[in-house]
Amino acid sequence: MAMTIRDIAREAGVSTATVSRALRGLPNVDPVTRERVRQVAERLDYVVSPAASRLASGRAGSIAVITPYIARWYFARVLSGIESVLQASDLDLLLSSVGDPSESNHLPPHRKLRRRVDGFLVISLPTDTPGVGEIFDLDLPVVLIDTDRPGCSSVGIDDVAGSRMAVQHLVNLGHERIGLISGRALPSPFRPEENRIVGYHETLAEAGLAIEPDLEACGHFTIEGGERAMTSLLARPRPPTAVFAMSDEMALGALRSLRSHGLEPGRDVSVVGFDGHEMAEHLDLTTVVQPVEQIGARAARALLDRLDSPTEGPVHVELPLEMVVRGSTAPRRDRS
Amino acid sequence: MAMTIRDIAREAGVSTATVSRALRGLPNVDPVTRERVRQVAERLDYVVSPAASRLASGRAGSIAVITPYIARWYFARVLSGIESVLQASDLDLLLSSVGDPSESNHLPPHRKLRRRVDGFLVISLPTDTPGVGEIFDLDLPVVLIDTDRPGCSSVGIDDVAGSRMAVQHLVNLGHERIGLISGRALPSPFRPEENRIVGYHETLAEAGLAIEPDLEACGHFTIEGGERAMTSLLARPRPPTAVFAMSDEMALGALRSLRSHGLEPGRDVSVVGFDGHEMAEHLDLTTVVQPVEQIGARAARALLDRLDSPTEGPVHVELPLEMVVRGSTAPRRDRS
DNA sequence: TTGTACGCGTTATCAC
DNA sequence: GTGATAACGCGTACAA
Repeated sequence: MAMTIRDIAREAGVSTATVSRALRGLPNVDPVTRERVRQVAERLDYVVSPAASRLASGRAGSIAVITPYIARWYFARVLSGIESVLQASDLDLLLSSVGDPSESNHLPPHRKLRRRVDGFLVISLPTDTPGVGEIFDLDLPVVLIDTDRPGCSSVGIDDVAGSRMAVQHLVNLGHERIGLISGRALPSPFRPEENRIVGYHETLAEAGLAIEPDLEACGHFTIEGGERAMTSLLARPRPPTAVFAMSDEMALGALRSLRSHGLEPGRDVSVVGFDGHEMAEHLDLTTVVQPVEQIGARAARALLDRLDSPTEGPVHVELPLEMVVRGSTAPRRDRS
Repeated sequence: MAMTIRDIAREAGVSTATVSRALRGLPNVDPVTRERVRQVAERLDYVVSPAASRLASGRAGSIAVITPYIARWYFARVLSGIESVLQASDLDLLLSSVGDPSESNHLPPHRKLRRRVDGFLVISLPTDTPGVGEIFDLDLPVVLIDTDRPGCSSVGIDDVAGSRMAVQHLVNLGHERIGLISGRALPSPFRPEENRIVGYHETLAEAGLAIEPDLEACGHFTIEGGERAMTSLLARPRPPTAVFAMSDEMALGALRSLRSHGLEPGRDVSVVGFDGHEMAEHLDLTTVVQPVEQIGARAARALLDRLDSPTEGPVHVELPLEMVVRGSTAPRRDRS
């Protein structure tokens, strides 16, 4: 039924070895022979059997992307960036989502991927997550996104710096009671979450402002979580006049909470987000923009490089952040 | 280095054939033998070589998901639904995004996937898209999402009905000039787009309302596109008092346009969206909710069923829609 | 119920 | 530059 390399060899009047070399662009093939083989393969609509090729070569021909989520804004975008790079390579992209490591539905990716990939791209997951830690025992190249580990390549942003930009902006506007909407109660399994909290605390401290647990609330990275968090902050004895939300989605929830309390974002309470969600632009949210798709693309490229030249050492890429100031932040005014 | 089936056979004191049968759960294996083999495999940390297994069995062990986009709200969610089902199977999920078929960056998936998958899941793409049409020549099971084709399984919603729900709602509220924010100028490559337009036209006609090109604008399925479309509609000689946007993201853009013109959604101009985006809830947008993740999950399940029993005929799944009425729609009031 | 032996379609190592 | 040919690791008739 399907063509085999022997069919091509026979038809082109050469050996299977030559067909293999010619089609893969290996050296030591007469240009004329190579072209003839190419023509025949084309004419007979031949494509190599990946299974046979992989068995013989020992390479899996695929890389795995391991992510906690697929549909969430950030992860979908990183994935898209990864795919855009892998598309042009000859590797298959195997997708595996494992859920939040702190949730009960979390399931380890490790077993399913054994012997079927040449490398891993891990998004956000801590390296000691069950099922993820074992990946490093496989002796395959791994590129980490949003976290790092000795001897392992990594791509990400400077979360501490980004968080500092956001909070410093509020400080500069004269705010003295600056709240935080974080993801969950510490310790978080996710590195960016911890680092953004660090940036928040550091900046407050340097500005001579007190760090009060009463200024912090958890928003679980969702819109409604952010809304609840803001509502909770507003209900406290001495509510903040400004808030840094660790993600745009939580910040958008916070905006909504403000409005439903008759408060206007910016004028009454300033809000800064983090991400660069499209919705931020349309809801006039000040935010720290990270180049999400690029994060994925750079990580994928780093992995490809590593597969091409396995002797190279690990690479660490840090992508730049940009603060976009919009109407949700304004100088502090005492509320009447 | 890595264990082979022979190592297990030797260690368990049986033949490789028995190991193969035992590990795959085939019948005609003594329970005691099977258990012993399992133990040995477990102890030696053995996993079959997918390449060898695939070569010998002729099965590719993977399915491909072909989608125009990865990061967009709808597609990311469908993909997530697909992955949740495939996760539990023993098939690999190969991801391939091809871009909008009407854009120049579109690239055909066909070649890259030859011989490496057992079936296809195609999201939204028209079956005559370059590179997609050829898939059907491969004689592999295909499940189509958001479109259909004779002899091929499909999963989706009734876009005409959904569109009718939305527009009828506006008619019932007394609106007579009902605008449409569509994706692009017809003909569209996407079936849902065409069907939603049909539903819009049909409902208008049945209500005895005129169909005016002047009431329609393109929003390209993005927030800002929706905003521009609404702005354009407002600038026309006789602007609509209500608008049906074919996606929530476009509807959200429309809301923003209204506000920036000093108009209040609902009170001044009613807006209905389509999708069930989280943001719709938080911006009080009336919308037609579709079960997006379920669409992906059902499609994946349909494909798995088809792989299990290839003799079964095609299946057609139509998932239910739900209209959620919120504050963005209200009875028509003549503007002062 | 179990074992033997061949075939799956390449790649890679030699010789030539 | 090219051709034989031995792996690669498993599935599966067929025989026992």
